[in-house]
Amino acid sequence: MATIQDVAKKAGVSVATVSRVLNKNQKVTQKSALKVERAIRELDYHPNFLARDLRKAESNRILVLLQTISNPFYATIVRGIEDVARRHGYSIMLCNTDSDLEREKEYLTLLYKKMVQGAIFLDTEMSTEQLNELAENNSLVLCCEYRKGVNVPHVMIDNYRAAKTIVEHLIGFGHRKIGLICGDRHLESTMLRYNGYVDALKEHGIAMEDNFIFQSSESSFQMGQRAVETLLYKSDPTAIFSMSDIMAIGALKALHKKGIRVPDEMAVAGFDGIEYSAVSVPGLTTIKQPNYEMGCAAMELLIQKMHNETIANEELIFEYELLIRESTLKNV
Amino acid sequence: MATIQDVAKKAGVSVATVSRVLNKNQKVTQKSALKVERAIRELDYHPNFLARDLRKAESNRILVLLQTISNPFYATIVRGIEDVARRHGYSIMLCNTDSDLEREKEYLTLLYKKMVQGAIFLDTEMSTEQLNELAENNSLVLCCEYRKGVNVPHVMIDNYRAAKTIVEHLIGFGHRKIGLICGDRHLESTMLRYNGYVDALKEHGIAMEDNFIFQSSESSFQMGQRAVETLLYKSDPTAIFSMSDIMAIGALKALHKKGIRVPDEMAVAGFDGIEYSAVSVPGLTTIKQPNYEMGCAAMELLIQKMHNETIANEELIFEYELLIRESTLKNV
DNA sequence: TTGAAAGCGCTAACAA
DNA sequence: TTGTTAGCGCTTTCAA
Repeated sequence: MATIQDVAKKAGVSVATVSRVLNKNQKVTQKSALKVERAIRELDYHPNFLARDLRKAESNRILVLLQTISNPFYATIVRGIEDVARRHGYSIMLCNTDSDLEREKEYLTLLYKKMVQGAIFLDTEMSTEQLNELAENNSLVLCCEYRKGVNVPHVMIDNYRAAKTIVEHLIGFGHRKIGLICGDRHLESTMLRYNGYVDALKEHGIAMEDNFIFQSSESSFQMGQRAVETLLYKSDPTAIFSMSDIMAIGALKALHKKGIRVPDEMAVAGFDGIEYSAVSVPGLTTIKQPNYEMGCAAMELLIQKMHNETIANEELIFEYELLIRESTLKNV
Repeated sequence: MATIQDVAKKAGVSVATVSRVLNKNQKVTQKSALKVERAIRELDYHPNFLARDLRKAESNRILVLLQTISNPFYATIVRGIEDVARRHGYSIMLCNTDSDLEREKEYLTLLYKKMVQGAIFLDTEMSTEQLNELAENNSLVLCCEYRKGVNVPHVMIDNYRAAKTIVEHLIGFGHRKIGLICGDRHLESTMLRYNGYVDALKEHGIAMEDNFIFQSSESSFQMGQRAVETLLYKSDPTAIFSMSDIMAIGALKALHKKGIRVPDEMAVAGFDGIEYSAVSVPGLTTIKQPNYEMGCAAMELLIQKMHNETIANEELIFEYELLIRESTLKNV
């Protein structure tokens, strides 16, 4: 494996000159440059980035923490993060935390170990205090999942308003018995959506009943299916609002198995706007979050943070979209 | 940021002793060890891994190349890779290549740059020659996507036999006009599945017709939908075999839109066994690949390779499973 | 514009 | 068992 020394020798210049050619930031005569470039080609030389990063005390690498890449909601966000990262010469390390605090912390040691320069959280198990402490010495950004009191730049939609919007959409079709498939209550987004649901009901004079709520901290097809079993057992909704598309799709499946027609006998609405919501049978009404754009914005915030630039707005709120599909469109 | 020097000073020992404590591989008196550990705690010291990796000429990091994490088929494989990697002290860098050769090569420079010690390909755009050349100086493993003539350890199922199995399943239900949604023909797995389809027909005395084949190099819901449009336009199949679940699910959607009942008017079979296939409406008959186990095996192979151990078997063939669900079960 | 040399933080060979 | 020291491959300061 050729080193910068080998290149210098072969080109008949000093290592400093080779380094200058490599980094294209200082004056080098064209003649030297050509000699160096030729030597690089002939030796098939590649700089050792461990050495470079050590010397420059930077890594151009960032950490992206998410619960699991299996969740299609994250895939598009990551795509956005990655595109911006690449454009700025950063590469990303994607890490599944499995919602395990220990695992999350293990990955975060990469910050101290200088393997990465910053981190984007798509979700986190850490407490507000832990996050704030970590943020003191490190560049962090939260994407889609913010918690009040956390002093970290973040990107998100107005979860409260979005949930209210979609529940009002259901109410607009005459539904007054609306079941809720509720997500992990440790997540602020869940609580905001919950409040949106509650307030929509309240403002339309509908009493809220616990029987109409199914709670699951894990968002999976299975839980969506179980939600339907439970909700139908303990109540008699005519519509269901699920806080994630994944669970909504599980619900559609369970309803189909039971022979309950959607939307005629039961309307179903989701949240997130994953790709699959467009091809489920029936198509799923949902709130589309602008994942890609949010991912891009998160990475841009992180770059500013890592460069110690002042961030004009630490809270970026994106617009969502209500996608109306067959799952709520009753044939009147 | 504390360094090993600071710890040595604080503990009143040499940096070598600190290093020994850190790496727990050499004799250190308990007394020294305690002093060092205390200093580490007090200074909140974390070793700089850039320095360590440079010095040891190793990184304990590997590259995982895939087309896109959006593809749920990959998610489970990655989980397997990651679990084994973690167990052995490796971390992984997940990279979306977008099936772009340039992008793939860019990531692969991380091997030369010494940022990673090995790579697992879930797919690749490189030629056989390019792969073989890269394999000369680097530790590589292919997972699920192997090409004849490539001199690299690999893990896969018997794609030929699996495709034949599922097509015979369709034939068993009396289908003789079986449409094919064919994947990217640059992939060996596609060609093997194609041969399985062809031979199944042949052995049952069914003539193969090009009209019954839809070709797409991109596996997406959209393409699955378009496949149905096209196949129904130019032929009259009673069953469709899709080489990926993703496209099969798109096909289910298109059939539903057209009011064609599955499986009564059209049977549909997929391939891969992604989670969605269990909750689509109707449930999708498919070939389940043991993704998680294959991911684990791929990582284990890579570790052996990186440790220069001799690999007993460079080709690991895993068993698949035919999952029979509603999409092919005609109500006789 | 160039080169010599220091040093990033660590590990490991060698000597004590 | 411990300490001294060279050196991993690079960038950058300083002097020429």
